[in-house]
Amino acid sequence: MDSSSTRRQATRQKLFEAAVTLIAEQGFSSTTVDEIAERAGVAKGTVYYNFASKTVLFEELLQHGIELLTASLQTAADENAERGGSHVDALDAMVRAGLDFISRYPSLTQLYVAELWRTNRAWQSTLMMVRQRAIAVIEAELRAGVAAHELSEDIDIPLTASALFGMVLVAALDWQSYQPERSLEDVHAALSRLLQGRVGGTVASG
Amino acid sequence: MDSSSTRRQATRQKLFEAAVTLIAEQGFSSTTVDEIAERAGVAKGTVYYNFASKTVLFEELLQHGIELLTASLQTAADENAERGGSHVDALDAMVRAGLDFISRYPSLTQLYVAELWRTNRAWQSTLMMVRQRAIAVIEAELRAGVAAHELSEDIDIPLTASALFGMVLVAALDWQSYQPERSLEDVHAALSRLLQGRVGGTVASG
DNA sequence: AGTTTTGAACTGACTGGTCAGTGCAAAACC
DNA sequence: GGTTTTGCACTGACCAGTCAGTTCAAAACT
Repeated sequence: MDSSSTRRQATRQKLFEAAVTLIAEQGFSSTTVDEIAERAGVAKGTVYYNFASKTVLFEELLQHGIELLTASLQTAADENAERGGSHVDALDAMVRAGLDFISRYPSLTQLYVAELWRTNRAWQSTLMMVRQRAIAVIEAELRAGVAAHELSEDIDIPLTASALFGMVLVAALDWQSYQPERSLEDVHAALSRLLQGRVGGTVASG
Repeated sequence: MDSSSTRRQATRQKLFEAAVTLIAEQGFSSTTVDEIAERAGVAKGTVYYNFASKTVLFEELLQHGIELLTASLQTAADENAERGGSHVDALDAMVRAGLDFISRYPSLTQLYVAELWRTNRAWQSTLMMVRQRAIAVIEAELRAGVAAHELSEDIDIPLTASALFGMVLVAALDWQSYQPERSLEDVHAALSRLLQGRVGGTVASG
């Protein structure tokens, strides 16, 4: 039982890996099940033995992605707490965790972005969950920061959270696509500066 | 040709409008030519009389989008120059122009985002052009701001530019999708605050 | 021990439907 | 009178999903 489900598990993993790259590159509809099967080194029938349909395969792939992201953010939060860091530090740590995640799973990220604002899709609710989880963590940290007087009371929590989310997302994707030679540290430093108001902030000497 | 093309122009416009919404909702491959024709209130043959293929229709649609965005940003830049605003003001004006654009053409934006980081697509170069134009304007303003000592010398121009771009993009799309009741002013104010370092920076007097 | 049975996992040829693109004569337009 | 649009039938490629058949390791049996 256990040994045979291990085999199945391995097959599903191969299919996920094949699907994520192909769909990130070509989109859901232009990726064929035959392609996925071929890339995974498996017969087409196996895809349908393991997943009810192409759509279900994709939905489960997205779900699987949530686990990874959640784990990633959770780890970052825990580690910052252990260090006894401030709330701004926590935001910074989350930026870094986000960058880490995106550089580890670029295809997955790319695929989320491509689908995230589409309407009328079967998997829309799944996607909203992902976004909601990420945004909620940021919002919580912003709220805590305001409560601790580390951050201005005037900020609009939800809008700021989604702006920060977007900042990391787009900067990271651009980094991967157009300046892959830059180090993660460079990108992180640039975003940190922006986050901490050292770009358009109080530098001006009048 | 040009003189007698009024009717044709109108048909093409209708097709663009039909295509942009459908493709934003469903993606390129799952949108059929029949659907586009029907939504535009036009016969299928007309689509092929006006465009060589479905792909060409889409590419020309993207090109058309560039014109709109460029005009939008240009206007914002010109108006800020007329007012004699600072470079930070210019960035702020561009944020606003970006938000205006996105709220005027949400489908177009959505569609760009969905395709922007995909690799191996026929229209990738077209998309890179759009991105490049938008980013270049931001970068130029950042550089000018640094030169005028309005902005810190330490900032990483390309990374900061793409982070700002992403900030506006994602905040605007989230606004449209999840909080459409908010006013453009709210969104603009939140982004301004972030841009001017009044979120995580030293808390300035309001 | 060796032999047989079982069943989960996998295979790949096949089917039925969908859709981009064609062809063209007639109508509508300007 | 040239340009543009219409309507519709048609083709051929492509593709999601099916299903009868194969594989093989472990269990059951002798």
